[in-house]
Amino acid sequence: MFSKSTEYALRAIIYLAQKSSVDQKVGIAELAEAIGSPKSFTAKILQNLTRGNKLINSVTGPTGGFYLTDKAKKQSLLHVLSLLEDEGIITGCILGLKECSEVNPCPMHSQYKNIKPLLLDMLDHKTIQQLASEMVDPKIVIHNIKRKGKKNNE
Amino acid sequence: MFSKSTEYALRAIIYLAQKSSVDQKVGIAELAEAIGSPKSFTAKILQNLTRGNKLINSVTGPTGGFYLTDKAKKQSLLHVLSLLEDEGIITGCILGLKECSEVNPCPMHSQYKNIKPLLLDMLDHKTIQQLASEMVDPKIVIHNIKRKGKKNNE
DNA sequence: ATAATTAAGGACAAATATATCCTTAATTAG
DNA sequence: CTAATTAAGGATATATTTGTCCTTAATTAT
Repeated sequence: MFSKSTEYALRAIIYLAQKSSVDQKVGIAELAEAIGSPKSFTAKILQNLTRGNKLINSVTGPTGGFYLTDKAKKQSLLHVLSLLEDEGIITGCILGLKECSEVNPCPMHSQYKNIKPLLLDMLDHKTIQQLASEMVDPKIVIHNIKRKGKKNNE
Repeated sequence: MFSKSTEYALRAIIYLAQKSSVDQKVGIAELAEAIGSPKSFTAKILQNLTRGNKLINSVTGPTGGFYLTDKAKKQSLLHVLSLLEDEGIITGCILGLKECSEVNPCPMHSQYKNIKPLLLDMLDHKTIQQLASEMVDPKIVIHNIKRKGKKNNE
């Protein structure tokens, strides 16, 4: 459905929504461990979200790390996807046609067009803050099960 | 949503459902041209569907080519996906967790689980024959717009 | 100031997906 | 039987994604 990069980004942001604030920053080591992603690769992904568009904030040095502002926590996953330029689910055609539309639909178009708005709603109608808050229920998880005797990270 | 390989496979099969039969085979050149896919790459993909599992039939030599039996035409796209081992949409977790389930759901699980059956239904409740037959309407297309002055194929 | 800590960033490496090319084998028409 | 045609299949090439490593810059605490 999504690329690894996107999956890591979404997991990271939900985790940051839960654990971070301007005076409670989260380091990349803790973050990558928590969501079960490769550390350096995740760092790269976060960089893309700290620079230009500023969804994520970061501070270097001791007590530094990544955090989300309250404003950022109010965004939806769909908004994050737009920053990641990974909105193919919403904009794309099931069969991969570039020009699939109401005017020239592919054979699946009439079916998929009914599902797109539901996907869009799923991704848009909750803030990442709300998703994060669901994790007060301890059975809800954001990390992959760690392999016994082996670090998930690098 | 799907890989290029899967997209080409689905388009090819829908095209074959429309144009081919045991005494009306379609060559790889015509097929690739029709669906706008790279010829040799598409040939490889079809090979995987002609061998072990036999969704697609093929015959070498003059008047040879690829074709679908009536039985094959009655399969659904979901069945094709299972042959291609690309069912992640149905089996996977939005956030990429391996162990996401009712017992240990990710924060998106409760939302996505409502959409999965709809995707499944979309992919399963029409045969490829039925999809192909929609193409009697000439506005329904299965190919990408060809780039001016440039072959889409190799 | 200095040392310690942390993200930023560039370069590189590995893995996977996509694509091409060429030879071989099978089949058919003549 | 021979020549032509077509898919099969192996080898290789290219592109993209994913992942790692190392140095630099920024910040903080002492």
